[in-house]
Amino acid sequence: EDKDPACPSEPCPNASATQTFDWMKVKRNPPKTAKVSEYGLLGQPNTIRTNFTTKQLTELEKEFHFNKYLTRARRVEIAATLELNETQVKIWFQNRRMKQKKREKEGLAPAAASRSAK
Amino acid sequence: VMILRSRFLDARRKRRNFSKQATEVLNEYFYSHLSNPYPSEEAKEELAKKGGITVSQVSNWFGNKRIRYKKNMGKFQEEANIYAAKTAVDATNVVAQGNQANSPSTP
DNA sequence: GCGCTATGATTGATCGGCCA
DNA sequence: TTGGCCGATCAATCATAGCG
Repeated sequence: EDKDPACPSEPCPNASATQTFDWMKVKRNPPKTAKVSEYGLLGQPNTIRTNFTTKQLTELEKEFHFNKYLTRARRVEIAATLELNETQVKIWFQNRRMKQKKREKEGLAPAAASRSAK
Repeated sequence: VMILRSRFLDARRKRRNFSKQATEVLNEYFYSHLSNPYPSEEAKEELAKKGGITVSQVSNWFGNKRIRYKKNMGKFQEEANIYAAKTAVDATNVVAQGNQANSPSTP
């Protein structure tokens, strides 16, 4: 498991076989979004991607337009209101800011291209 | 939960497969840098220009390519051989070898 | 037309680096 | 030392394109 040769249990008949590089073994730790406490029964800690509801997204979006950055107090408030972790709210804002930046960048590139293009 | 996907707002998701040219350029880079298929921002810009797509699309392409490649390496062997032969430059020993002063890419 | 795979885009969350 | 942010990436999923 720690090592995975491209050709397990046998020498490759063909030397052209592609090898396995480190990036191919990269594994991300599962999300720690779990907060099972409420279910005495272990059930299934949500170790998976959370799906925000339309309502939550609407509120987050509204807040974002009001403020691109959150204060600790505001974050706690929103997290409580939307029933999310503070971390989830924090991450959402970070991702939202990146998305915003990306859009601005894409929105200007075409203009610059047509303008500078001779 | 149905989550009633905003099917209308996802209209921009109307994707268009990339041109043969773009796919060619992307695959050439990917397989000629298989040991480390992580193009720099500058490299992405060049690939985007050559392929006639945006930098974001280049990033998306590499992201999808890397994940899907490692998920099922066998499925890409054939493709790998095709592009491996097409491009002589191999970055395999670039890391293993302490080579110096001959980096083709921009610093 | 139908079903299945290939593929581009989206996004919640992780990783490493930087900084106050 | 600690926590938030940035930039890049991961990984799962969505929805469509393409092919038999």
